[in-house]
Amino acid sequence: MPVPVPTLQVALPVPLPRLFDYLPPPGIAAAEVAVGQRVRVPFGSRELCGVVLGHGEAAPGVELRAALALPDPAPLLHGELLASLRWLAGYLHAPVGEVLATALPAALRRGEPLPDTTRHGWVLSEAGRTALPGLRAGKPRALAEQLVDPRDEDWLDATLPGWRAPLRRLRERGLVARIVLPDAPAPAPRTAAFSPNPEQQAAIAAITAAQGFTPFLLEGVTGSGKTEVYLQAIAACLARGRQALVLVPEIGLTPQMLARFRDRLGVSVLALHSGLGDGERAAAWLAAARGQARVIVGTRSAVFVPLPEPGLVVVDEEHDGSYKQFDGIRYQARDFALVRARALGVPVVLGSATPSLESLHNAQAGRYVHLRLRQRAGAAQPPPVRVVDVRKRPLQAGLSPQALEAIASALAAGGQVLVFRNRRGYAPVLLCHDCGWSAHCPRCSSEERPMPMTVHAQGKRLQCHHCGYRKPAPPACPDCASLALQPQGNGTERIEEALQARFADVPVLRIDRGSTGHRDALQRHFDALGTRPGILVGTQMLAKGHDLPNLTLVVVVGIDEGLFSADFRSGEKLAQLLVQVSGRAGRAARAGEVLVQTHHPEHPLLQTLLRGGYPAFAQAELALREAAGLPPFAHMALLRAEARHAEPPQQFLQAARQALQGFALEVAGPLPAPMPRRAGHVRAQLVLCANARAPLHVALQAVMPVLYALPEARRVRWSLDVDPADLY
DNA sequence: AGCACGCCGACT
DNA sequence: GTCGGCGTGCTC
Repeated sequence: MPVPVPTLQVALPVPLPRLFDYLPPPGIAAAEVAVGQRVRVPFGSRELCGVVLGHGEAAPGVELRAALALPDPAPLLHGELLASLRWLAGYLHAPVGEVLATALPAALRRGEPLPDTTRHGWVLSEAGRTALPGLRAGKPRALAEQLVDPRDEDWLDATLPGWRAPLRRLRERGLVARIVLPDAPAPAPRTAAFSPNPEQQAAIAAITAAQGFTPFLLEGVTGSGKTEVYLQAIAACLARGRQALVLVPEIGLTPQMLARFRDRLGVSVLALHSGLGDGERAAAWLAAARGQARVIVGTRSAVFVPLPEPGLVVVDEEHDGSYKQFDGIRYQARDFALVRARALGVPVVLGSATPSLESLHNAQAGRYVHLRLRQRAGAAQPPPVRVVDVRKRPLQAGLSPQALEAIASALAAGGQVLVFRNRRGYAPVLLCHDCGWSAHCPRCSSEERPMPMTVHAQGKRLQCHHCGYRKPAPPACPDCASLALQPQGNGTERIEEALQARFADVPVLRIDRGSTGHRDALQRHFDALGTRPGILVGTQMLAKGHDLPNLTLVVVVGIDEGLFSADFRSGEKLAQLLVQVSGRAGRAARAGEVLVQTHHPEHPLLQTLLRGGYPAFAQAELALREAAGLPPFAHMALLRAEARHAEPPQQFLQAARQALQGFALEVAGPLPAPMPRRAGHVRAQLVLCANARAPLHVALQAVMPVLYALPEARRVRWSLDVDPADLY
């Protein structure tokens, strides 16, 4: 009588919506393997690292392969995090193996052994103590003086940047020793010299008094001191012996911001961002899992850190688009932070000066506690906003005479100017003035929809902003051989050039992807400028970031695309951008001013924003969304497909549409994606829209297995995006 | 997603 | 005569 064989059900990082059954590794019983443990398995001709998600039994006679090894003695994923990730896989209708792989740091996902998370510090050796009085003044001496007491490496990073070089010299002489520090540093929050205003006081009190899961929307105008509220709430959380997780947008995580947290909280703050190496990320994740890290500050993917002793979750700038992942597993970190806070039973604070309409809607529906900070710190006043009608005005590199005058007088008064333009490069199009030819990306253009290539490097180079393809600009028109090739329109490069020519006596700095590699470079730009009069020209990157106390004028150029874009969220994005950008001028000691150039000064979005500010805009926009049946009053999903040829995506989406018939949702498409061709691939999509979450979910639940099984699915790359950020 | 297998073009 | 293009199919 054959007996069923115990097996392990393993989630693997492959885009297949199922688990794989394995025999336990040789010499180990299936029952000894815990759910959540990593496991190395043979898979086809390769070897993968997966996560055990269950136990099963193989029918007698079924041939199964055996797992190879268990890298860890105990589960890496368990409890709340594992449960939340399984929930996320269900919500996104994504393979659980891929979700788990996305959540784990790369090194752990690949199956590498757990890194060491021992905290190290340095202290003077006996020889060092003896030698200290005789050391010459200089960096090594300054460091040695600090190392009379043991100092941990985080503390040194925060207090003595660049300490590693002098340390090497001390170590070569045997004057210092590396020591192992005890696990969790005793939190010693510094009593900060901070006196909250009544609104801040109320917000802090509400958050710290919250018992269990309580979502807060902290709506605070620029400069109202949201960060102080976070810091006080985190300090209270630390004092209760709990961990705090803080999510920040990609460009929000600056060394200055971390230093402020470290300084004010008096504990080491663990930073998780894209600049870390794989090993560092894994160590940071594990330090959180082991409870060593008490405050974790990170970008989108930090939402996946384990929190064994949770106390508080903060999502700063919750409206920011960088919380949505755009490839692979398309999760929304802000939304997942809420899910985790609920499961963890802790308060969660969503902070923004310009909350997303989703969050405002939730607050108005009573699902979030709405906290408001209306007062600006100090005497700072919100800057007046002036709309400049540029119709029939002569423009110089897109700048109106009024803008140029305002810039001149701001500079003359010793102030700094920020010119904001949402287009990189020199000019968006290269046009032949004689025959009308223009440069298009060969990989992204189609017959129906040519995609212009952006002119870069003062007209010498062409670049496609969608696929990255580059080539030198032709010397003459390829169609008619005319030399009358003209860059059309204005990007940041050309604006920079024009401003440099016009204001030759002040520095003009361009800040965009392309001129500015990463956040440290951005800070270096700001530092280089100091408080001297000067001009910053740039894109989105300038909307946030560091205080420019001497900034007195902000000029916003070229918003008209945003007023009339096809995407239903473009108005919200534009309003948020205008408010955020304007906020940068109001921090000056002296009054600032904001100039918005447009061909549509009467546009309702601008008028509402000017008259009633962001809250009025948000109310109006919510009413429009409700009338149009759009999020947050509807729930959407996007089914995308792409292939080298046009037919397979059409056929697949057509079949998907068939499969979706009979469910309570609206289906639009197959539509060509707004970028129908990209990098040589043809893309199309199906838009699914339901008036509630449940019917959408029910339909997808039923239809996803059908989609995987469609013969048409094999000829395309397809993906589902639940709650798409935009319809592109 | 990888990776292997399999059937048609330009090269040592 | 082969190397290699990517279409197709499979992974416990």
